[in-house]
Parts: sequence; structure tokens; C-alpha cells
Amino acid sequence: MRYSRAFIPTLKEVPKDATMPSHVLMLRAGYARMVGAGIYELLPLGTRVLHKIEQIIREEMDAAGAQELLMPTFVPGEYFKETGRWDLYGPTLLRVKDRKGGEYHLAPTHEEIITDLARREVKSYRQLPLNLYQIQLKYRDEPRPRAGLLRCREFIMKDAYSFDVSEEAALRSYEQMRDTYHRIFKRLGLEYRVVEADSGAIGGKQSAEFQILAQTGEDWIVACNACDYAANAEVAQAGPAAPPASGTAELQPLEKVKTPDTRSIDEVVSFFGDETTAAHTLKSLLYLAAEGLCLAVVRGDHEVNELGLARHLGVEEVLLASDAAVKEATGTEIGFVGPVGFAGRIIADPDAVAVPNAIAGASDTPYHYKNVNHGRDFEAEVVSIRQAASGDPCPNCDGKLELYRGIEGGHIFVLGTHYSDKMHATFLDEAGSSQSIVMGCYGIGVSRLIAAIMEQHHDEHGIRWPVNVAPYEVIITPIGKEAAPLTQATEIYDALRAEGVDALLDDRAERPGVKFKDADLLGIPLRVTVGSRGLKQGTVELKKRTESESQDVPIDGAVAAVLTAINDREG
RNA sequence: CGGGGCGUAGCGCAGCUUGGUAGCGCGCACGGUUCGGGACCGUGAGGUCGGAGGUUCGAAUCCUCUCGCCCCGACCA
Repeated sequence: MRYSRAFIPTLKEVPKDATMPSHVLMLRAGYARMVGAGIYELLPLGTRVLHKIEQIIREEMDAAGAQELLMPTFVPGEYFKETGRWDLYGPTLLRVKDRKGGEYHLAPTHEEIITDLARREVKSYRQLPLNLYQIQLKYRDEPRPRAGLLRCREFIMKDAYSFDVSEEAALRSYEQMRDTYHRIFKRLGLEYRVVEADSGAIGGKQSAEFQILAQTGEDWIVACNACDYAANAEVAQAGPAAPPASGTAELQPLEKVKTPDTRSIDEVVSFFGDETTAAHTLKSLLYLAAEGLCLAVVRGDHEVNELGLARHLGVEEVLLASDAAVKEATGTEIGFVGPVGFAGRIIADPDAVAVPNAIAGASDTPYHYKNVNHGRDFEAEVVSIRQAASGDPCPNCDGKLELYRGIEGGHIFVLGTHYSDKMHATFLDEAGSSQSIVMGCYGIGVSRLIAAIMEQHHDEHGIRWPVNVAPYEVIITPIGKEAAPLTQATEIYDALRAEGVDALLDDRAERPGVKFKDADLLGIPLRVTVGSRGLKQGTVELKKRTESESQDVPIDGAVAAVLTAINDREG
């Protein structure tokens, strides 16, 4: 492509409505424009990236034996009504009426439609296993679309559905998709973690999310820096924390200290001063659960994982007790509550009970106890109820946990017979008896990946595409107003195209600075600079977007050098 | 849905408090000088001030309603 003819509307300034890097960059670099909230048009550059991502997905899905098809996005409501999702989906489902008043919707996902196809066409175990996928638009009227392509109301998804004769066979399909997803995400140049998720509400046996690590992501995940452990922050565990530095391991006698105006851990720490840190204190929080009140105790520098606490208690959720309830139950004010002498149920985190001679509220305003020790001064059920945090030890190895934001790039799920039972999608087995087809579903947010890759691959100058997904692999930049650089650049451009390289020739009559800035902004992985200066010595410059230095290469070696650089990065 | 912010030229913004001929920078067009990291000078095109209603001699500015967008939260197969 010749840049002078390309539709690449770049912006010098950051559009006011964009805050996230990928959102800013896709607008500034001319990849996409907004039409409405959560509704975008992909411009030529964005479309090229989309096609590259799709191509990688297709290659890997096809290699796994999946077959591409295309289902409608505009579908009759009867299928969702059949499974109950017409009502369950709520306002997120975009409903449409046709001229006769018939109820339709724009598909947010296709389990029902594909299950209907399967029940009509799959009759025999001989037709299984089967894995069908499509790449097309999905519609979800999200309550809050945000961050450009990261959360849209109309977006492009790859959704695959597997059909098997048994749970075991379905699990094999699931594992195969997991392997396939690993290959896809690696080829896309993404740093990601597979996060085991709880088996969800929908009769699922197993599910995993492919979380792309990005500080701008919506999900919180905890991941080890040494091993593969990764989990949603909600369910993440941490290994035992190192106990706080302590003058003596000897148990000191319990001591009640008057501590006015020390409601927060910070205030307590600064009151006691000296060597005291938050890790020397205990944080005691009173929670309301269905069965009544209980006191949760974690180390002062830790936070309570309320979901974990609720699970231990066997209840749906727990709520922090109000000031009044705290006063009534303990006779003291918030900030002075402690486990010593507490009459009710106490649940303490292992890291909390490991603190020797801890400082804790005395349940008497305004006093704290010094030298509180579990087992001597109070008894508690010891259960891990703290949130895993950045820097915590990994529960599985010697590594450290890091807290990340994640972008959910993919999700794989064993569905079981949830849909096939409801929709009577059955087959005849070898013995001639009717069985429900066992299903799995596998999604990738394709348009979201465009943004996710930008989130991971950019710097202050612009995007830095991995070569596999770059809209153009190389940009050839002639410099100067003489004819020679453009002539030479065009020669290299033609040669590269003949080699099948996606090349962009910056033939614009712009000053060098403008061309360099744009090349960096667009994020083209390689730049070949052809200037009269180099031509005199018979060289051109080759520069990688990710490196600050360029290298001189002989003119007739330029094409080979570009091919080498591209293939290096593909490896 | 709750909280906050913003709608004025393609983009970024000023003007609004105190009503009186709609401005600046970038971009765009033309001419000239420049030419290895977003050059400079000159000329010019481009706006129903998100929309509707009201107050007023007169509304971008004041009042009412409304639409849209962004951020935080709630929600999210």
C-alpha cells in the first residue's frame, strides 16, 4: 500500500473521551472510530489487524479439527424461550420485532441456535465428535460499555461448540480446545494466564478463562511470577506470609494500653511507634451472616476476602456489621474491637494467629491490648480468609504472587447436557439407545483482542504490534525530496511485495519527522529508511519498532534483512 | 440504575460568573521559504454553540425539559 493513497486518519491530540491506552491509540493511529457508545467502525488498518487475528484463530481451530460455519445474528426468539434465556437474559438481550410483530433478538451467544442445528442434523454416535465454530458479530446491550473495543455492545467473537458422546469425550474436546487456545494466544504475542474459574451456575463441570495481563483490565487476577498458578482474586489463595520482625519469640504478658483516637490500623501503628508495623497488629471485623454475627480476624496489613469468609460459613454472602450492631455485640466502638474476650464465633486467618505478641483491640474504648497471642488469649477457627495481595507467597511454589488486572480474552467451558437436555438434542449410541449430546463451548473476544494487544504492546510513541498481527509488517520510508530515495524505496517495496510481505510505502511528501512519528504511532514492527545520506554509501537503515537503534544494511541486502527480521519474530 | 464530569469548526480548547456582531491552537486548501524525529510565514475555507421550549429588544451565556458521550460503582453467557 502506498501511504499517500491509504485511508489512515491519524490524530495529533488525544480525543477527550478516551482514557485507556488502547482506546487512545486506536483513535489516534486511525484504526477505529466510534459510532455510538460501545459501537465502533474498524477502519482499514483495524480491519487488517482483525483479519490477521482471525486468520490465526482459523488456522488453529481448523488444525484442531473444528469446522467453520456461519449462524445468523438476527434470530427468532423461540429458541431462547425454549431454554428460558429469553427471560433470564434481561435487558442485555437486544430484542427486535419484525413487521408482523414476531419476536426476535440479536444473538448475544449461540448455544441455542447451534443446539437446534445439532438436534436436527445429528442422529448417530457415528457423527460425533463434532466441533463447529464461527467468527461473527455478537450483540449484548451492556449496562456500561467502556474503553473502546474492550467492552462493546456489538463485538466480534469466535464461538465454538463441541458435541460428544460422553462426559469423558467432552473433556477430551475441552482439553484440546485449551491446547488450541494456548497456541492462539502465543501466536498473538500475548502475555496471558489461564485462570481456573469456579464451575459456574449453568451445570458446568469445568471452565477456564484466558486472562490477558494488563493493568487496565477489568478483572483482578492473582498470578505467580515463578509458576503457572493464577486465579481470580475472588478465589485466590496465598501461601503463608512471613511473620513480622519481632524482638522476641517469647510470649509476653498481656497488657492493656490506653490508646485514644486510634481507630484505624495506621493510627494504632503510629501510636505504638518504634518497630511496630501493621503486620504486628490484628484487624478484627464483625460480620453479619445468615446465622448471626461472627468476628473475622486478619493480620493488620491484610484484607478480609469476604467471598472466602462466606464460603467457610456456608452462606451466600456476609455483610460488615453496622456501627450500632458492633456497639451492641461488643460494647465498644469500631476501631477498638478485638478477639480477646469476644463471646461469639471467631474466624482467624493463619497469618493472623502466627503473629506473636500482637496488638489488637481490647473491646473497650479507648484501649488496645499488647502481646495478644492466639491459643493463650483467644481461640478461633483458623481458616484462610484473607485476600491474596501483591507480593504474597505463591501457595504452590517459592514464587511471589502479583496482583494483575486481566482482560478476559477467552473462555472455555464444559457445558455438559444443560442445553441438549432442554432442547432434546439426542443421538443414538452403539446400543441404539437415545442419549443427550454432551456439549462444550469456547469463546474468544476477537475484536477485544485488538485492544488487548495494544494494551500490552505500546509505548509513549504509539503501538508496537507483534509482527504476526501487524497491519503491515514493514514500512519503507524514503527521506528527502530528491528522486533517488523514493525510487530506491519503491524498488525495495516492490521486491518485498513480491516476497509476500505486507509492506507500506510512505511516499507522502512529508518531512522526515512526520513520517517517523507516524510510523511509530501506527506501530509497524519494521521500518526501512531510505535516505540520500545512506544511498551514497550504498546502504539503507533497518529499524525495529521495539528497539531504539537502527542498523545499516546494504541496499541489495535489504529485502533479505527484512525477511529475516520478520521470520525471527514469528519464531 | 446510583455518583461525578463533559457537549462551542474534523481534533483539542477558550468564551458562560456579569446576555450585546462566535474566538484560539492543531488539522485542511492555496502561495512561498524549508527538509533525518510532528518546520515557518502569508492568505483562506469551515460552526443551526447537542436538541426543544421559555425569559428578554436581544441567549453559546439565564430558566425548564430532553438527547448524547466519558469516568467510578452496581450489573455483566
